[in-house]
Amino acid sequence: MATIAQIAAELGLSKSTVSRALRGVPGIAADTVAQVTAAADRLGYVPSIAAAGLSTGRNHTVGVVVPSLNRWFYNSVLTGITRTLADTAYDVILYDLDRPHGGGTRTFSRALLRQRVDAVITVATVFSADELAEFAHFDVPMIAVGPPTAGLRTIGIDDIAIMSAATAHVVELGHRRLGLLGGFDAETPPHRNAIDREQAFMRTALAAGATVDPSWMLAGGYRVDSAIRAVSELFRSPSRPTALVCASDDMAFGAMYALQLAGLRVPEDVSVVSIDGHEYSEAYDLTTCRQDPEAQGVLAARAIIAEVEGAEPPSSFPTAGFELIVRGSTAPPS
Amino acid sequence: MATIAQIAAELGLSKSTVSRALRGVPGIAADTVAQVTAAADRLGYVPSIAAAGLSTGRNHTVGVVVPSLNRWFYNSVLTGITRTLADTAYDVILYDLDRPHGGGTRTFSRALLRQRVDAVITVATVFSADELAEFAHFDVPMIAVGPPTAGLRTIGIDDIAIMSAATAHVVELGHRRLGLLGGFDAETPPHRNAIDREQAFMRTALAAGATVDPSWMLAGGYRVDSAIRAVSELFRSPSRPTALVCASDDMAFGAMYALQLAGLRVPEDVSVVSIDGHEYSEAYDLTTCRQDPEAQGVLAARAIIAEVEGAEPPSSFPTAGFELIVRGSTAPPS
DNA sequence: TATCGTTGAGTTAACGATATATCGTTGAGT
DNA sequence: ACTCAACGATATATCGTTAACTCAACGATA
Repeated sequence: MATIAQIAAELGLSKSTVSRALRGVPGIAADTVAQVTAAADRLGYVPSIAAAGLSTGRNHTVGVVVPSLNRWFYNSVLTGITRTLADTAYDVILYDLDRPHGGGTRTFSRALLRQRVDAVITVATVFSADELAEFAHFDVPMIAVGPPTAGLRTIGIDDIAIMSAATAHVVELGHRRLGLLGGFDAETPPHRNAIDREQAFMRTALAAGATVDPSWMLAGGYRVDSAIRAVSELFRSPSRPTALVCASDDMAFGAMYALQLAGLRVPEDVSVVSIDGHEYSEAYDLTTCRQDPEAQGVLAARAIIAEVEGAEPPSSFPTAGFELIVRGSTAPPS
Repeated sequence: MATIAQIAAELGLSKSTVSRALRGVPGIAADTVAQVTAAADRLGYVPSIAAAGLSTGRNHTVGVVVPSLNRWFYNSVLTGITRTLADTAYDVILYDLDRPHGGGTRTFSRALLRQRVDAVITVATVFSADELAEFAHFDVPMIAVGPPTAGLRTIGIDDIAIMSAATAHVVELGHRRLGLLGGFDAETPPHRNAIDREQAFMRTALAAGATVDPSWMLAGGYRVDSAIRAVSELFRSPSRPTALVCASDDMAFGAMYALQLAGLRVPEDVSVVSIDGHEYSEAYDLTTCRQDPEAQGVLAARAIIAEVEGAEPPSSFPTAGFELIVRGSTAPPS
């Protein structure tokens, strides 16, 4: 618990000299700097971020808001952020919105954000109009990873485009009976991207003259277990699609398991295509449109740090890309 | 950006009176308190944690160290911690050790931990002897969630007991040809719990007079994809176990998929039993020994906060429990 | 009436760093 | 010989809050 004052006393220097030497501010003799750093090392000096923050107004923290931690996408973005920030002087303060009984108060507006963090990155978080209005008063930079939202600068993929590409793939293979395993949840209101992906699916399917029975539109809630249940139920019925388009790889994994369980073979009986590029998708031999959420996290982290350090903030970011990876889970209908 | 001084000036009071009124320190007239809180509300006052921290030495943050974010166990513990801390005045600073190319420098000892956080919770992190030695010098309380480690207070299950219970279950069903899908990783050195679970498996199996062919000991690395690959390979061979014991539910999910793919039925051809109690295990109809990592996180968070607030620190914690949930993935051998 | 404890509030000094303004030396330029 | 800039370092005020004292007023008690 050595302070800058102790180092100064030890060396017969003033506090300011020590402070500037440690920060690498120009205008200090090289050997003085060497002495100071040596003394700091010897005394085990660790700067007090609280004290520095009080003086500079910088806390050297970035607040990251996630809807929950147990979804691959949120997770991957967060990993990208932590990895990027680990190489900087900034720490991550984690705000997990996941609450047992359907959402807590989510007042990250008042006590949470102001004064505590230098910047905020939100991940796929849906905001109310009130919340968005509050954000306008924030004096800290903010970037949202996720679908485009009015009033926010966002980083993310084009949900319409990626789902259109996934659907187009099975259409081009010749499938005309298409099912959708969507991100809807029976309980909670649908997210923007779940809606976008459904619309893109419908539009692409109908444009190709495909059949989409309403009973083939499944609510998977971006969860493996819901996917298993929904797909198991659907394929008990005699009226079945020949291809299943999934809004996430996680749901596709559940779907493929449920199909095997029902005695149906992938892709001979049912083709499965999906969105994400999950690290497990290769082992499942799953055809998927790969996006890179970790890269989106890295991008968001870099941009927000640059902005905190005074760089000119861009007014928007280019749409993140994706890539169709064709594997063994899709084939022409038999 | 109203300060305590502005409120004081506004009301003709002193800074200390305002400070004490806001903190609820006794010795302030009730109507004075009311006036102060009203003024604070009106001016949009938000306390500066940096300034308070500088004065008190408290940062109101808890550092949480995780090996990575994309494993169910780490995730669940972290969720338990964030949920618990969300109701307190403490924030979570996240230290994710996951690095692209096999581990960064991990110097959370120096700049990372000291001065920045009031307490530390580590999740299933393996420490070197040097690191453990450094921890002794920490002046902040520390709790590790994970297997018992010398020199650390730990919260966790008994790995030996839980794996013994899982193995005993299939033994009692009559299985004598047992395979293990363990947590080993082909690349990285094995974790303590992977070793413990393997030993418990072997001991229980051999004590029951079961056969364990060395080729039935699979390295699943606690990952779904590795599990799929390992199990697919094993069951191509003519010499097969009748029951597969998995060191985690995630690996069991992969195993069940691979078994279906190989044309083998669960449990008719192969029984599968596992450890974890993952939220998806019900949909997979997987027999598993349920532990509760989220509860472990909650426990750790509560204990560490109590300690930070001055409570007497317990020298150890009771071992977390588990419970065998028998579902449809296990049956007597046919 | 003198004393005392209690209550409610104010004064003042940290906490550990940074920012601004300043100061003495030295060397170069005219 | 004199001015002036550059250099290296210092003194001091400041950031917003808390903690340790101090103090005045009041009613109760001896």
